[in-house]
Amino acid sequence: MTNRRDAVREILAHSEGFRSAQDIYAEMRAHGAKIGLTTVYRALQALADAGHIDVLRTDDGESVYRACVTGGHHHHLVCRRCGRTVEVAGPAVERWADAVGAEHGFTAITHTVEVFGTCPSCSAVASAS
Amino acid sequence: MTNRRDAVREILAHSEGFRSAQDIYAEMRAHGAKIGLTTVYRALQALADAGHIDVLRTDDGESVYRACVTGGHHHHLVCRRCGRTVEVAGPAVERWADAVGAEHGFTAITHTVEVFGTCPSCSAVASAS
DNA sequence: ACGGTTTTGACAACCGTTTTCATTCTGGCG
DNA sequence: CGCCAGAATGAAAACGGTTGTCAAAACCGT
Repeated sequence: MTNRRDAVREILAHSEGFRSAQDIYAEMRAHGAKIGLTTVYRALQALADAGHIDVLRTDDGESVYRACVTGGHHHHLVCRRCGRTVEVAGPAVERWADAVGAEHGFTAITHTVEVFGTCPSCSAVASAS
Repeated sequence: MTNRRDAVREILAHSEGFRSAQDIYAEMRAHGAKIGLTTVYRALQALADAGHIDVLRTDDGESVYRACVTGGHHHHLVCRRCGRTVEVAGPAVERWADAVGAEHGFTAITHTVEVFGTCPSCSAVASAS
């Protein structure tokens, strides 16, 4: 079993940035794979539950997924133009978040951090045009 | 035009944490206001465009809105149980985000940071039960 | 090969959001 | 005051992504 699941993981593995479910579905179809949208969603959920991939929501409400190289906790630096993603560690942020939470008496602190920017090649293109 | 817009802003003003559009709509209706869901959405969008309120997406895809006291850039510390929200400034994070972006050659850096935790009163309740 | 279980995928249901469009309000002008 | 143009409103329909349904297909140990 899990052929489909591995197929989905494959796609994510060789992708640079975040991919949407429908995006992945489209690619698999284009590749000739016989798979249903439902199964893609299920595979994605399973992978996310297993902690093998990251999930987050776009500003327009779409879920996007990414296979993370790093095992542990980390954040992303995402190019807002081409979607290229760099994984970054942020000890300073972790500490800050905990400190800020503690300062207000909050416990069990977690946090989400996403950094957006325009990557070198994209800013080159932008300034050239 | 004492817009419904102002009415919506009112609701947000006296709310502690983030409210969803439908939530606000329900409250206005309960309050006896004759207003349509459409108008609530439009008011919310207008306020967001004008920069008077914050918008962000829940993990389950709902948009939530909040009237921000502070004018400038800031982040939120949100109680994951009761939704109480504290606005926090994080110079350290701003600097970190910019630095991390610059380090990878990214320009026009922006970032989103949300800190979640259990607030003092809620953790009291939790441990009491 | 054979039942029982799991996985699959076409399709419909869902849900929050957005658009459409006819109606209502508003404010200026003759 | 009456009228019209433009903006605002809201009910209902459309939309898009996601999730549920359920029958058919694949898989498994026997």
